[in-house]
Amino acid sequence: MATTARRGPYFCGIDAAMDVVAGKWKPLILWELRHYGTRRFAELRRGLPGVSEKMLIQHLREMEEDGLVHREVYREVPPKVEYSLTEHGISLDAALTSLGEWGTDRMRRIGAEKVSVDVAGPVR
Amino acid sequence: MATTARRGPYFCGIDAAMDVVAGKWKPLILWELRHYGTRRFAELRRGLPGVSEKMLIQHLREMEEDGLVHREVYREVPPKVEYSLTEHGISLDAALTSLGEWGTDRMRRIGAEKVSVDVAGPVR
DNA sequence: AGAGGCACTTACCCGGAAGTGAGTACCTCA
DNA sequence: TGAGGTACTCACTTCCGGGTAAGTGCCTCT
Repeated sequence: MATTARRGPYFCGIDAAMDVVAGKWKPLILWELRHYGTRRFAELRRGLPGVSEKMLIQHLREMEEDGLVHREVYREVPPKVEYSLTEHGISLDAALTSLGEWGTDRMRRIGAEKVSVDVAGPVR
Repeated sequence: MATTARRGPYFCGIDAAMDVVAGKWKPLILWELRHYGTRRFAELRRGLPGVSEKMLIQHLREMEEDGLVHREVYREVPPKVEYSLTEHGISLDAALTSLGEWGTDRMRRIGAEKVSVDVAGPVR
């Protein structure tokens, strides 16, 4: 499969955690799911401006495999799939908050631009 | 140059922090420097089994550029360069501890192997 | 004299992560 | 009727992080 291991061996815990969040969109997916509780595929796609469908699916599948997200399929007429965080996903998100704060500080320090993630308008 | 931006724009703080620790050896370098306070190039090389000199230098240069490590050159007869963490490097390392704990938990959960970082033996 | 340590630099190559774009089966709404 | 939404899959390409290997200038040890 396209699923590349993510099973170590690792040097330390940070390694093991980084392996699981490595991927351009994974922290954002975590943030979205944490923020909204549960989201559908198309909602996530709209929430992550610039993500390709292929990448989004691939990341979601890997995160499901890693036990971070839960995937609930509703066999309805317009197909409906809901994604949410598992217990492990929630604790990972919590473990990331201090890193997030450090990053926010850094953005302020270097005066980095922030991508606007507003619900409405297309970016650029 | 080989230095690839690392200046955003970012979606959020986690992005900004991940950008700076992205790189196979950066968390380990952080750990080494944090643990020993100050380390020479060859000491780091020996401490990170499997790292190539090119990668080690490249990572150190980027981390210096990002204000995480301090590079002190002693113009002596056998050249001597000492690396240490800056204030920002120390705070980043601190922000990573909770993530490290999460990763350690995960390693226990999935029963991942741990690379032995003993001074002596070559690993496999 | 030659081996070896120190702190690098340079050139080249490879694999995998990520992007692009199209196709699918079914349904709803204007 | 056809445009668009839903949740995908598949094939192809590009890019770049990381590995390999060699060279450099200077010194010390045997």
